[in-house]
Amino acid sequence: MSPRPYRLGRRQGAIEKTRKRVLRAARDLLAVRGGADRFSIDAVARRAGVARMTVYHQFGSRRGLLEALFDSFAVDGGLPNLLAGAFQRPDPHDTLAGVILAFARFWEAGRTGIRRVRALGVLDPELGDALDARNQRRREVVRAVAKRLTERYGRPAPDERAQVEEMLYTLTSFETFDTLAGPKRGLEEVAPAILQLARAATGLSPQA
Amino acid sequence: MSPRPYRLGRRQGAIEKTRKRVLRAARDLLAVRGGADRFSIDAVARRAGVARMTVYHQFGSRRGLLEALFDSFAVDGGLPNLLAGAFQRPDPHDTLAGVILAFARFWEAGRTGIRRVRALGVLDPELGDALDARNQRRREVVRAVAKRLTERYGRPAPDERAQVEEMLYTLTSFETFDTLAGPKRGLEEVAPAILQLARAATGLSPQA
DNA sequence: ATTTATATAGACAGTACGTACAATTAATAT
DNA sequence: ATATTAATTGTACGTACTGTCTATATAAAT
Repeated sequence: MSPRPYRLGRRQGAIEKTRKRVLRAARDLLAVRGGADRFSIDAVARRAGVARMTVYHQFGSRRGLLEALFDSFAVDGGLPNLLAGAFQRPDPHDTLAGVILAFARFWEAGRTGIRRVRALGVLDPELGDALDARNQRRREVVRAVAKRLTERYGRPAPDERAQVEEMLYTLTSFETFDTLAGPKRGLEEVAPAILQLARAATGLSPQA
Repeated sequence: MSPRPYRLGRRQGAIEKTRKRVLRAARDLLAVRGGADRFSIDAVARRAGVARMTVYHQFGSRRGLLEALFDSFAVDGGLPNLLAGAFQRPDPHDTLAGVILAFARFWEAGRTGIRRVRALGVLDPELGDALDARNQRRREVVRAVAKRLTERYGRPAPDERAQVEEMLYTLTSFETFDTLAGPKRGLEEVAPAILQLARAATGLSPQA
């Protein structure tokens, strides 16, 4: 009756491989124009060379697949390293610039896919909640930046830090990046623009 | 063989009435949480008390219905009047403030619905194109504002006007408003913030 | 050799879109 | 008054997708 213990061992590697193949297929499918329409479990599975049931087996549902896809953007973007580097800078303004650049890199790398997954999140509230939860990490990053900035340059307004945090949260969002970039501009133009907006909006500058 | 002439006459009123009932139902359906999922032609028709075929008859397709819905937001928002008022102000900065406020009112009035229709536009490229075409009006408005601003306060940089236009186009977008507003803030807080960002980003101020 | 878990294949119910065709109804033209 | 036109409706069909269920094959772990 009691199940015999079973560790996946070598099988783990094979599982990871199929998961990655599926995620890659999902990513490619979502990247082409009109791909979001054709984004069915069936299409993803076919493109990955895998049975439809395997996708359900690995990701549970369409939603689960999309969540995993979103996470894969984060992993591939190397976001944690970039952020860690930014927080090693002693000057809060350098940290701010580094954080903005890090997120900009992240957004740009997966731009089309992220835009579509987020659109799906707008339509499916449960997926939206799942994506929002992932945004909490960004919230915490931004909170830390706001803390550094206001400790160094802030005036004794009680809620200043919260306001700075809120503004930075907005400015580092995917939507801000995506909108600013539009159809033509890239990272090199957008990141400085966001930084400029952040400095202007927070009103905290070295010479203040 | 040649068809007898036929004017709709009194029937036009009845047609408008059904169209409005359908659009109203579509709007209501899209407004509730998770409504975008249940947004089927069938559901809209049922809620409007109309046959499914009538919706197809009047709007052609799901896409046509969504385009008409988006347009109905614009009509109900009274956007043209607000914009006309803004352009009557002699000072370009008052015009800028008025335009930003006008769009903010517009976005806020239909916020949830607009967000979802736009999300659908991200997924369906043809709907997206149709919505982008409607954004062209905003582009022209913003271009006129940029013209006034740079003529009055601009420096002799050749592409300054285009840059100002681009930035204002971004800042007056729905995405900017929606992101800045987040789950808590409303018009009264967001419009001034956008104005502040616009002034900071364009670098054009009365005392410059 | 046996057990376990992954991968696969096929079938099913439920839902939706878009189209086709016919029938009904009410206003318009003659 | 009669014929015509267009809106509205009802029904049915083909296609496609989701999610679930069941059974089987395969390969690794015990």
